[in-house]
Amino acid sequence: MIDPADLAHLKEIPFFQRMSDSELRKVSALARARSLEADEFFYLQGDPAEMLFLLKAGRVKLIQNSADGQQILLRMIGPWSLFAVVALVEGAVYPVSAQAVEPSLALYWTKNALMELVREIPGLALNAMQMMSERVQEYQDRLRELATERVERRLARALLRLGSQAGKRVPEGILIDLPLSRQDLAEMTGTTLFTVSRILSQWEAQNIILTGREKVIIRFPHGLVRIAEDLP
Amino acid sequence: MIDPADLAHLKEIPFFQRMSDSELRKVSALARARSLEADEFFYLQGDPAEMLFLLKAGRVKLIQNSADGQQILLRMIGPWSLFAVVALVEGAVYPVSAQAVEPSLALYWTKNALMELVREIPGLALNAMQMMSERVQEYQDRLRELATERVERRLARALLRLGSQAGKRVPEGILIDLPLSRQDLAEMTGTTLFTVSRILSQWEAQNIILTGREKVIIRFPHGLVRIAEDLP
DNA sequence: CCTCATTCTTGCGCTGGCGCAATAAAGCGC
DNA sequence: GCGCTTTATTGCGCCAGCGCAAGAATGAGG
Repeated sequence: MIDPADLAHLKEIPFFQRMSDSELRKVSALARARSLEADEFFYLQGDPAEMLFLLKAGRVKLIQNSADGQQILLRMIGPWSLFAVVALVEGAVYPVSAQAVEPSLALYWTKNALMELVREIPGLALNAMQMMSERVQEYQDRLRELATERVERRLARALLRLGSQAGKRVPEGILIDLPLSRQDLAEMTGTTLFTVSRILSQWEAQNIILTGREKVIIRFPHGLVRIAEDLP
Repeated sequence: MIDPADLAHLKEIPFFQRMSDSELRKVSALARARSLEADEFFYLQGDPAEMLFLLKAGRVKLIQNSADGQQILLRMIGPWSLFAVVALVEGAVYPVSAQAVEPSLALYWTKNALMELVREIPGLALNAMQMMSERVQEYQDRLRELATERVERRLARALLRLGSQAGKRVPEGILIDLPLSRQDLAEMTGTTLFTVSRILSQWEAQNIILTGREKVIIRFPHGLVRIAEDLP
């Protein structure tokens, strides 16, 4: 189900680290593929966590909703990133929803396949643990940032992170290569689209960035770094 | 190193779930103990993560610091809770500091012991993953709360959580049984000690709680629930 | 090319919460 | 019991950021 060219990619992913070729073949034999149009969901928050996904192409938003309809954007997934690692846990439900923001293609493994893999590949559970532990640390950092820093800093950091994950060199600078509305940025940084719009306008006036409809181009990363690090 | 009476406790802990008696004996044979006075640290943020702890008695704060000295209080650990699960991950450093808030006694396993246990007890890595995945979910929830809810709600929720973790029935209501300053509450909810003090004073006037120096007693949990749930 | 929906901008008023400072209360050590 | 340190309270001024509303820009689809 995975074409051989993909195997090389698989080897780069932390989750599949330190696996023999025969183990990797086993992994790829059990994979299935699913493709989604923009705005469709791979899964919804609260669904039983029955599949682990590996994005091959496209972009996916991980969104968390509260009971009263508020939502935040926890993470943007790009190609060759794994998501829904929680599917490895017995009886879990997805804690977030995963929505394609552009046409996307993902490989996935079902719960049954995963249980088989975990049984036969001893290192897999440890690799998964490592991924989760990185996630825990990231969220701890973000909690501290959200609790102690102002919007400008958080927004600067968010743009820098997006730039390094989804940045694409264009003549004017680094384009964040995904449809990214002010509302999205607000939900990533814990503020409102109005505040995001105001701050971006200000940065545009200072020539740090260049904006458009659902588009941000970073002209001078240093400018953002200075704001993110709270330098003079 | 673990006295037999403790074995019963061990069996209740998710991390040691589904283990045979011989496996549990193995676990307890490799445990060591460490006791700390109030305010001492089990470990500091940034130290190589070389031990996994199980608190037997006392209370421990998990604190995260930023480069510029800001800090937040991520979690209060009580007896028979495991902390520093990150020690299971290759090459990790502690992402937080762990400070005893009262005289405390903990069992611990060194990196070597853990590697031996993981090798010999197949389910251990899966159990650890489960713990981490719960942690990830908790932090995702808290990120959303911090991003979208006001201080009052977050504070009410924090008190309710503390009440259920460390609550002790006293004549006047439920005492949160640990030294808990306004500053601590501020660091848990992402606000300032001034705001916490003002809100607690207000709640005290409404007879929802009863406060003292480093002390909170919940008189009418329902009052807090109403605030936490944002009801009329 | 025109329409229409969506996204973005910006002015305005407002307020939740911050931060300081002064004071009070509580507990600890001797 | 008396200082002294630590913790908590509260008044006051202030401002970062919110939220609405009106209008402008953008792009998609016929």
